[in-house]
Amino acid sequence: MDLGPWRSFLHAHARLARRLDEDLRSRHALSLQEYETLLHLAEAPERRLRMGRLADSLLLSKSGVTRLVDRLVDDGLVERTSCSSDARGAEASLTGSGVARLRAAGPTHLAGIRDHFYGAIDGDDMAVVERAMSAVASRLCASVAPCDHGVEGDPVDGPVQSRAGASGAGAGTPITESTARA
Amino acid sequence: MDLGPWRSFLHAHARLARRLDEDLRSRHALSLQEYETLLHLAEAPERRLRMGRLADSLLLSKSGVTRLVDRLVDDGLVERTSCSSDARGAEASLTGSGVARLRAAGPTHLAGIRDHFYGAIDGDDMAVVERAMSAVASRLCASVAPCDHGVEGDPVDGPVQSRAGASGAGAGTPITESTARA
DNA sequence: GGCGAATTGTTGGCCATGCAACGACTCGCG
DNA sequence: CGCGAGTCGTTGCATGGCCAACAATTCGCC
Repeated sequence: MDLGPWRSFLHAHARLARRLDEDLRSRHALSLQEYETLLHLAEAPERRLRMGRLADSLLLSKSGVTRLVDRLVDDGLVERTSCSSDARGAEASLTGSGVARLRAAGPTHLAGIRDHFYGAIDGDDMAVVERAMSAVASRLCASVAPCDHGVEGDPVDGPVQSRAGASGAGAGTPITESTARA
Repeated sequence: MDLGPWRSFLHAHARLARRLDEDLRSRHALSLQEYETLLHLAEAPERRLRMGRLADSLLLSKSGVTRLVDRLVDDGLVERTSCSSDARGAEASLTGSGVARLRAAGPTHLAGIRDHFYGAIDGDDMAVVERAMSAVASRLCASVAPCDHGVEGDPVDGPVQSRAGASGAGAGTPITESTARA
């Protein structure tokens, strides 16, 4: 068994994750995990999600999410509200500052991904990479648990830009994609 | 920018790393990081490495390595010796038990990689994946620091099997590769 | 030879995370 | 209705990592 592909996979991930995290931290005071959280919330309908759902999509434990949301609440980027339909549940919902922060950080993050991931991989290879990675992920999902969160084909796309300036953000530009075309 | 490939890459890594770590922990009382450490030591000449070198190759901070090695020393898998040529330096060297433990855990780990990584990716795609991942890693190396540890083409291959049973292991089978053919 | 700068590894303090135990709540069955 | 099983999120504790500060040592330059 030639471990070359495996080792480069590990290496690529380690360096990339570290780099993206650093950039986000130094320029926007957000960890990669925090950024991802804001992003998932932004993409959710009503910009709010149940804690458990968030844990699933972030691939994080429930307690991890509890504390992550704690931090975001302290920073004023997220609000914790109790769920109307289930009194056990809690929801995290993006605040206006959260939207603003995410929109500010987006270009940095996307630029990083573009430069270091898309920029390094030959365009013709991209489809193969996606196929391979999806296969790895879904095989593992299958072998462990139901796992239905979408690596691809997520139905949600967030009514984000419809009224993004709800409490602190500027005009109505979308949060995700589109920004980092520099 | 289509984030599909990027998201599946993240997802694949997260699930895979978690799975391999769990398997190693439950079956051999080793974290993935500890396993990697033993492996790097086993591949090094004399089965010993300077702390800093180890930190580089594990993509870990110096203090992280100090404590990781502490744990391995407590478990008797590694010995800490002072460096003969530089009195500032410390070296970690694999003990007999370390060799034995690594050899015991190898098949589990390799089987995991084979099942979940190689098994999921089409053989024809493997070369592309490797090319893509190497490109990502090396571009990041270039943009940040010299970074000369080999994603590919590492010259060391460890005189491991020559006298592997030095203090606690069985006969002379090699530690790396070859084992998990089940 | 000797002093200042650089390098090496360790330590203390902190942060992020997982697991197990828990309390609060919901649901279904009697 | 009322109770037991299941679900949801939080909390205590342990783990493992990083950064900054530090001590020990080496190296370069005078």
